[in-house]
Order: sequence, then C-alpha cells, then structure tokens
Amino acid sequence: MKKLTRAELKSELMNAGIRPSVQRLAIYEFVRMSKAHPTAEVVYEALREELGSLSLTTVYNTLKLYTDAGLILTLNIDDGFLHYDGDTSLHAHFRCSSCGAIHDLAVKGDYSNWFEGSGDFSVTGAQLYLKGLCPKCKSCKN
Amino acid sequence: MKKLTRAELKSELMNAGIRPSVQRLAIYEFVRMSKAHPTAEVVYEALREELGSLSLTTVYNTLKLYTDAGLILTLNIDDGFLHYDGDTSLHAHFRCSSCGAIHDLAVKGDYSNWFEGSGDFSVTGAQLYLKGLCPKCKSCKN
DNA sequence: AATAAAAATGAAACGATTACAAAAATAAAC
DNA sequence: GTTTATTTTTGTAATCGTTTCATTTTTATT
Repeated sequence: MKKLTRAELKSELMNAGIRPSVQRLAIYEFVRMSKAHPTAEVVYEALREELGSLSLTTVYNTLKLYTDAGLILTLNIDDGFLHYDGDTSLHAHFRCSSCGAIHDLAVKGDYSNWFEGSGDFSVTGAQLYLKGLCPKCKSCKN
Repeated sequence: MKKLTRAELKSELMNAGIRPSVQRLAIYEFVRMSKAHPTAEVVYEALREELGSLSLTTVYNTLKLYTDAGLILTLNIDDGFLHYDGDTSLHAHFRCSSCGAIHDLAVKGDYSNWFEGSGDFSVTGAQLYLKGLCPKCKSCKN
C-alpha cells in the first residue's frame, strides 16, 4: 500500500461525491493512514487538538458516511466498540483477547470457494476474524 | 448433527459443571436445537410462556455462562444484536442485508492455512461471516 | 452583500446489555 | 424435618457506545 498525499485523499473523497471539509479530510486521512483500526473515540482524541475544535458526533457521522460510500470498513469485533479500517481490500483480522490489539492477516487466494454453497448468495462483503493470543501476549503467559 | 434428548442436553450441562435448573435447561435446549441464531429477546419470548415466568436477565446471564463454558457461540453480526449459536463446530455465516436471516455455511478444509502468518498467533476461535443478499431476496430485487 | 444549502456542533435520547440487591429455590447440616 | 447456607432467579436501575435532533456555523450561489 503506497503512501497517499493529502491531495490524493481529497480526490478520493470528491470522486465519491463527498465534499472535503477540513474535518472530513482530517478524519479520512487519519483512518486511511492508520493501521491500528481505531475507534471513533480514538479518532476524536487524535484530531481534536490538531483541528482546534471537533465534535464526537461529527466523527461518528463522517465515519458512517465513509462506510456507506465504501471508502472504509466498519469492523464488529467483540470488544464493545466499532472499529474503523481504511483498508477496504480483502483481508482478515486477528484480535488479541489479552491486549486487545487488532492485527491484519493477509488471505491466501480467493475466499469465494472456501464456503460450501456460497455461490447461491450474492456476496457483497465479508468479515473474517480470528481471536486468541498475539505473539507478545502468548510469551508473557508462559 | 443428530437430535439430542433432554437427558443428553442435561448431561452436557453437568459435564460442564453447570447445574441444570429448569430455566437453564430450557434455554440450552432452545439455543442448541435452533438453526435460526436467535437473539436473547427471541429466546426470552419463545420460552416465557412455556416456563410461566422468566426474566430477560436470566436469559442474558445464562447465555453468557454457556458462552464462557464453550457450549455455545456468541455471534457479532452487524445488526445491533448479539446472536447465539448452539453449533460450536467451525462454520461460517451469511447474513442477508435485506431480510436479516442468518444462514450457515460449511467451510471446506482447514481454515488455519487460509491466512498468512496466522501460525504466529495462538488461535482460540474464529468468526467468519459474509454479507449480501440471500437467494430469496436476490430474486425479489430483480 | 444577501440568500440558500451543506456541514458541524452539543445536548439529549436511545436501546441493547449489564450490575445490583432482594426474593425464591435448592442443597447441606444438624 | 426444621434450620442454615448456597445457588439461582428476578425486576429495577444503571451503563455507555452510538444516534437523533435542533441550532449554529461554515461554505457555495446569486
């Protein structure tokens, strides 16, 4: 994944028919560049200083807007928070039940033939996640 | 999956160290026998008549107890409700974004080699779900 | 500038789930 | 078989991440 400039990010928003306000661009840049799968609260805390003022409602509204436009993914992981992922390409996630960190896992090949009878359905998206202990937490438990 | 008698279900609870009260056994039987991935509310509505009295809190507590014991699965699907699955064997789910129904999908082979580098993690569970339109809703949209 | 449309804001509402304390049921002790 | 201790159920109240809503602010248009 190549690094994108602000101008390129702005273009992506405009191509999706979304007007790139200061807040919107900052939120998009943060989520798009982050690999940490942040929550709305994390986005809010990270940008409120930089922007001077920011509302948590704006963060939620904007992240929903991007999700509906297919620009980002909303992840449902079992920790009671919605997480946002700026990488919409197919990949799986691993959530460590000890430290809570979410890691990306590349998938091998095409997932469309992993499941019996999935051809009967019109699949528009997938959410694949594994849970357990990450390498770091695994070694601490021993 | 063979059909289980009440006595067998009772044994499963006791083997897990859980005392099979009337409410607990009814809840276990319902979730274990259902293929509809019910919510707590659905379990509650289905059993309150049969049991005469039942508290929604009991349903939640009991479903959590079973999940922690590994007897059932708690599913996080994007509809704002927790769903419960009495089938703990590895399988994927498909949620229809039109009618909301959740279907089971059998998986082909072993998922442990679908993901790059998953061997670095200590995997204790997986949640795989696809979304889109089910066959019935797909045809209605045309 | 004046007007109209879109976006951001903060407070209030929402609602599925959980926490809590009291009541009921079950088991254990005597 | 009554008393005591433990477990389970129950209803209400609290929680808290997320949404809704009305208002204000910003941006675009004339």
